Amino acid sequence: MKISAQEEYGLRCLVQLAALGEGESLTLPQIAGREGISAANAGKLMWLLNKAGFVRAIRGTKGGYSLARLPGEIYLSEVIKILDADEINTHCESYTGVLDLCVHNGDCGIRPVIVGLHEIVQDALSQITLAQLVGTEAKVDERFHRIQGLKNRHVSV
Amino acid sequence: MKISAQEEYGLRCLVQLAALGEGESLTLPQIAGREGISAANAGKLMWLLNKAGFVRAIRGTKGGYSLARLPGEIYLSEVIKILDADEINTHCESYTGVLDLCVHNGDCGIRPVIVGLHEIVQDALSQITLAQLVGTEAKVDERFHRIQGLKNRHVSV
DNA sequence: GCAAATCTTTACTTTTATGTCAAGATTAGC
DNA sequence: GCTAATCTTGACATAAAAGTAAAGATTTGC
Repeated sequence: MKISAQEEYGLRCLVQLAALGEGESLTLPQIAGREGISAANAGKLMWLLNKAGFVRAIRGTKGGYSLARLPGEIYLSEVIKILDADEINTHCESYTGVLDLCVHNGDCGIRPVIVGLHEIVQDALSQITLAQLVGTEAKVDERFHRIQGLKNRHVSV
Repeated sequence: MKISAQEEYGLRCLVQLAALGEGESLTLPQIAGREGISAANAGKLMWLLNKAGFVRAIRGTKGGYSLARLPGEIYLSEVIKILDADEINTHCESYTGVLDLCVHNGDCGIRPVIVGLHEIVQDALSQITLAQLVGTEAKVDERFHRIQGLKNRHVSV
């Protein structure tokens, strides 16, 4: 289970925009420079994020990208859903082996686990916004654990 | 965030072995047939799983594969760690863009989320054994939700 | 000890994901 | 309106993952 390059870099670019002040924006070369990727690659990612409505692009001199919504209102669950092309919904069609249809189609023993894991991850991501990813690693780490800590406190059945 | 082909098919092959009775085994063509993949592909996967100690292989006529441990004692967390080549430990080295080292090396705002997600997933997988994946989808689904349900019951902070 | 069945291993091919490029379109400022 | 800066788009190139093939090694049973 891994995070794709598109998810990784796409999210990082968004965090750069989330760190900007009101009215500021970044050009492709600026974003690329701050993330250590090529401007062409940043362009492709921003195109996707623009299409999905996360960012607002302005062309021409003085142009650039900025977030289309407040960083505190953009949840990672939404972002990842776009950047990983909603993978969970094509999972079973992707792993059909040499056949046209998965042999387990209709009654699959591992599907509940795949789907369940995805739900767990989406649930965790739905509690984090871009705004919470701005700052030092230590700070973000603390925020993340506080949020996750809430879920498993006082477990007794 | 997606599951690789190696994880998907590797796990499925293990579940086939977990469903066997005491002393039974399956050959590569049998495993391949039951999972709808080629025997060559099954061979590669079983080789990996054998190397990792999950299965026991016997060569020659009457040979085949069987689990090296009891299905109820093989946790998905261990299996996935092998099948995804322990991805989390190479994450930061994998996404360095056009540079030799990630620009965020040492202080990364999204790393806590990547690592945290991985922990959440591993935690969920560490509560499921191969034995629990044997059976109908409905049955497995029920087991999975019972296990996960336990974690979020009585949350109050 | 020979033959058939089976796993093992390495090299190769194919497919998919990633990343690059170049031409086009839009805007600001002169 | 012209120029420079910028985003947009589709085609292309590269790299990584997935899958295949073939030759080798081991075991059983006759």
